[in-house]
Parts: sequence; structure tokens; C-alpha cells
Amino acid sequence: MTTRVARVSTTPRAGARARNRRGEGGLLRDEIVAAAAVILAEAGTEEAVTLRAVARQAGISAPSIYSHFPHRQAILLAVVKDAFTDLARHLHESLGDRTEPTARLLAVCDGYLDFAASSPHRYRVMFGGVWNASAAMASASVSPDDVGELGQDTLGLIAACLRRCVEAGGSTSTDVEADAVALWLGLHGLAHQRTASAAFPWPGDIQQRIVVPLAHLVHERARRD
Amino acid sequence: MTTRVARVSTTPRAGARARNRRGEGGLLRDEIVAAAAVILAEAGTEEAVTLRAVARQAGISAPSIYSHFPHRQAILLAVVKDAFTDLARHLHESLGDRTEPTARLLAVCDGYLDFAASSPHRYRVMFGGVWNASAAMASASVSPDDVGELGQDTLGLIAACLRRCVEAGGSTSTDVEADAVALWLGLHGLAHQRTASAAFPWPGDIQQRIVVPLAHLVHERARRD
DNA sequence: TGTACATCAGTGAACGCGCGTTCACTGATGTAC
DNA sequence: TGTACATCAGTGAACGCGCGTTCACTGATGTAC
Repeated sequence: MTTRVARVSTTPRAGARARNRRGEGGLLRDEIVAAAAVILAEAGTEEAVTLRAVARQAGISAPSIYSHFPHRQAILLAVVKDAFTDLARHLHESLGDRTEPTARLLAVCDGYLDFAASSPHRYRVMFGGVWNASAAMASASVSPDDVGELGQDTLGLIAACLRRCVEAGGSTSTDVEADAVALWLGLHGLAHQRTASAAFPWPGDIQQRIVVPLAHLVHERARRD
Repeated sequence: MTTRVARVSTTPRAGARARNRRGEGGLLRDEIVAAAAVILAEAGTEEAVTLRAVARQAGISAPSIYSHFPHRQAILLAVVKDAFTDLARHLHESLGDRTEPTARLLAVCDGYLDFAASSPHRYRVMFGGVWNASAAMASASVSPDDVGELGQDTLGLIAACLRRCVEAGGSTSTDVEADAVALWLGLHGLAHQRTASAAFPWPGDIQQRIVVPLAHLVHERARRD
């Protein structure tokens, strides 16, 4: 008996996809990344995102991918980049039209944990070292540096929210930049570990127990507008 | 051109290993786990720990592994279990003969981060969801539950240290169990993310910035005996 | 003390598989004249 | 307006590879008599 998955047809599903029009070949790129994201979400491991599996999911032949990505790793890197963009957007949406500084900070933290919980496999890959592993290889489409920058966006947003708290007297932090890093790491620890062991009996207030001290919030029972 | 690694001889290195004596076949089990740990440390990814690679590293033939492990995943699970045991030992050693409660807590935190930094790849795999992925499969040698329990040991040690701090007035925590979880998650966030981006400009005092608030320590500049 | 034999610790060859990648190609579509 | 042609968006078949796993085996070693 083998652990391998049962053989699946290697050809695209019949009629799954109509060829793009001339000049619109680039559209396939997005479909490839989307297909990779689907596989990642369903299978849950980076290994499952093989070039051939992506092609099957996208309804194209495997070699077609090479028009858009130089190698397999580049697809994963693109997925991660997309994910960071999604995260930034999600965090901004989480803010809504809130204006009260502490409520804004808490909303961003909520949004962060929410993002990780709603697509746990993707979250793991974002911080799984993909861009480290492929740091040596030059990728035409997405460079590892791009990803690093995108992570900075999130950190910057947390720092900005924290700064407003300090200015409004909602936080006693004396070094916003450094405390933002600490807060982010706390959020990351919770988000990451929760994706691994959902069954663990997490204290019900674990989120506040991490956010409030790390952000040096003054009012533990902050208003949420 | 292929990304595959250059072909390596599939047979063990000549004379690399003498057969165990009768009745001592079990010794090979430990050698297999040790070989897997070496590959993990050197290659840095879980995928690199293939059954055949482990056999090569251990100087044995691939089928020999089946006398000791029912399948590939079981080897990885054994590596993770070993790693948790190592972690627990390392933390106890970090305590040394310290008696001052705050110093003990800080020493355990130091030890934790130290452990992760000294074998980053192994640390990643410990919390990488191996035992989730294989939760469904029954393994004769190591069950996923065993691993979960081992993680509890570490958490328990942190909680015990924190409790002594509270009793001695070194911490203002009012819920030691929950705050121990929060502290551990903070440590995990830092440890995990540091293994991924060593290049990131971490604030120099990031460790204290996480530990002190999460443990609700009273004296930020605690004595270290 | 000698010897037949069971047991144990492995080995070597083979299997079918899915993988990443290359190559020569095809057929639709827009464009120049 | 019609047609030859270049370009583009892909395809299909093939490659060599390392993988996990199975199977029948081998040779050393301890044990019973």
C-alpha cells in the first residue's frame, strides 16, 4: 500500500476553460495564482501546491504555467504576496469608520486574528519561510523583498494605531515602534499557534490578555464604539 | 534544467555501519531518528526528510526503516517528540540553581528563545503542524497525543515559574494559568518569527518588551542573581 | 563440546507513481497590404 | 473587402528522477540438545 493519492487525470477537465483572447494572456497569471490558493486552502500544505496540481485546478496544461512563472517556487511566492495584500486590505476594512484610538487598535488586532483564523493554511505559508527558502533564486515576477515590504505595511498600520492611542492617552507606551513589533509578535504567536492546535483549551480572554499588556493600554475595558 | 538535487548514491556509504548484535536491533531506531534530525537541521525543510534520505544518512538501506517505523510520517513524529523532550530538558537546565522567582522566570524565557535560535528548523517543525497532519493516522511508536502532552510540560514549567513570582510579589498576574499561556504565545511568536527573518531589525530589547508586560512583572530591571 | 536450527537484523532489486521541465507543435486571431 | 501572414495562447508527449513501499532473500548469532 502506498500513501500517495490516487491517480488523477493529468489533463485539464474537459471544457473547463476557454482560451484567452489575443493580448489577454496575462489573465491566466491571476487564474494560476488563484488556483494555487485554492489548493493550499483545501490540501493545507505547501507541498500539495505542485505545478501539475495547479495546472489541473486551473484547467490548463502544466507547461502553460511557464509562460507566466519561471518555476514552481515563483507561484508560491506570488500566492504569498497576494496574501499580504489581502491582509493589508482586511486590516483597513476592519478599521471601518472608527475614530476612537483604542477602538481602532483593538479592531486591527481583531482583524489580524480574524484573517489568520479564516484562512489558516494560507497564514502559515505567509510566515512559513517561503521567501527565505527562495531568497537565493531570482524570480522575474515577485521578489522576496516585495514580500518583506508588504509585511512592513501591516506592522506600520499597527504602529500608527498604537501611536494614536499614546497621543490620546490610551496607551502608556514610551517606544511606539518597538512596542508595535512586540504587539505584532504576540498577535502572530496566537494566530500561528491557533492554526496548529485549534483543540487546545485557549483561555477565553486570551486575545485581550496578549493585546492589552503589549500595547500598554490604560483602560482594560476599552469602549468599542 | 531541473531543480532536483544531483543524484546521490542510493546505497549506504561503504562500511558506514556495523550491524547491531542480536537483540539490540532497537538501537537502530534511535539512529534513524538522529539521522532524520541531522537532515532536518542541514536541509532546513520537512520535505527533505524523505525515507530514503534518512536511510542514506543513517548508513542503512531504505527498507530497514520499516522494522522500526510503519511509515515516513512516524519518523518525523518521533523527531518532534524528541525535540519536545530536549526542550523540556533545556529549560530545566536554564534554571540552574537559581532560586529568586523573577530570575527563574526570566531564565526560562531565555532558555526557550535560546532553544529556538539554536535549532531553528527543528523548532519550526515542532510547531509546524506535523502532528495535526498525521492526527488521523495511527502510529505504533508515537501518537500525536504524546506530543501534545510534551508541549504541556513546557507550559506547565512557565506557569510554575510565574506562580512563584506572583507569590513573591514579583508579578501582579491575577490568573497565572491564563497569563502563562499568553506569555508562552508571546515567546513563541518571537521565537518563530525570528527563525524566519533573522535579518529583520528586531529592537534590541524585544525580549523584555514581550516578557515583562505579559508576565506582569513588577520590577522591569529584575535582578539576575 | 559440537552441531543443527530458529531467530534476528538487516539487504537488493523491483514496482508504479507523480513530479518539474523541455520541446516541437497547433490553431485561433488580429494586422498589413 | 479579401487574403496572406505574423503573433499569441496555449497543448501533448516525452524525459529522467527520487520517492514510498513490497518482496523474497541472506548471513551472522545465539540456543537447545
